Amino acid sequence: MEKILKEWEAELRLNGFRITHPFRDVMEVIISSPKPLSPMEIFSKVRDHNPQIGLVTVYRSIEKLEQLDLLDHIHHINECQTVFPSAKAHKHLIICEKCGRSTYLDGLEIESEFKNISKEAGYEITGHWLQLSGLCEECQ
Amino acid sequence: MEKILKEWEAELRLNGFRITHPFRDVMEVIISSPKPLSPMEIFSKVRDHNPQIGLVTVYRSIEKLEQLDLLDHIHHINECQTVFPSAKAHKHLIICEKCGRSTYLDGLEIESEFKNISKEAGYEITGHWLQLSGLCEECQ
DNA sequence: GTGCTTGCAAATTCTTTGCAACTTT
DNA sequence: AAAGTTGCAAAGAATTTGCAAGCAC
Repeated sequence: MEKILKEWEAELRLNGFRITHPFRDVMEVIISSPKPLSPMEIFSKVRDHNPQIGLVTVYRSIEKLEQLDLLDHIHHINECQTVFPSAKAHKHLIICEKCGRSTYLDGLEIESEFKNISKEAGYEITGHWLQLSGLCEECQ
Repeated sequence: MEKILKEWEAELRLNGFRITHPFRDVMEVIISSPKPLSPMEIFSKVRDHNPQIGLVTVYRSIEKLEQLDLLDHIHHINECQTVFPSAKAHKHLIICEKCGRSTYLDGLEIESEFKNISKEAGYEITGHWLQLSGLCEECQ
């Protein structure tokens, strides 16, 4: 978590953003969460040890991190505003449907199959979006 | 489109819902659209030939159709409130990233590969969610 | 010191709810 | 006639914007 935080801060500084205390608090909460969080969830976690934080700051922090592709928006049934540190390479997310714990998986190679099927439908594929759901070790 | 409309109406009646004019207008707009629509888009299309429709009716119509699984919620970058007639079987959607035209694809068999990869991460897979994006024939 | 960032308050936007009048069955 | 449905208006949520004060560089 310290490692990712350092990376994020470096990237932010490179792009002219400033690292303030409230902003760092938001980043720490996001990075140390095992599951995607909504703006309100982030707000409430940050407030636990920084009571004067404003919800607006959470929204604006998310906005900056998204601009630099450091965050992914995670879509789930009835929940499409949660964020999670982004996958660097081409990975896919698996979410525990009970507790929300999430991880990026590596090694799924499915592109070639997509291409064939899509051609039949007349589409030229440019990207895909795959998310798995299941039960994590603890919840099984 | 007439065929789907008839199916929907039958299913609705079976479940005690009533088919009113405004409700049918909403269904027709959804069914005849080549791309997923947001509540506001549906509202504005219906209003073109039925100026007294209320936006609330659109929301409530969507709610009923969703209850019967006749509609899918389609998630897209920056847009997760659009709806599209649902796939009957186990299909996956492809969305044109330029014009939004969407189609369900058949024949993607990828479950087995998911299972292996996920086991390595300690997850037991219960479902997945896959969406392709690309360019439709016209937009290529 | 300069200029980005914060938090408040207010404004917007999106969605839901209460209710009397109206339709469908 | 009974019961679900509509559209209005108002309430609630969620997100964005304006701005003076504060902080990072």
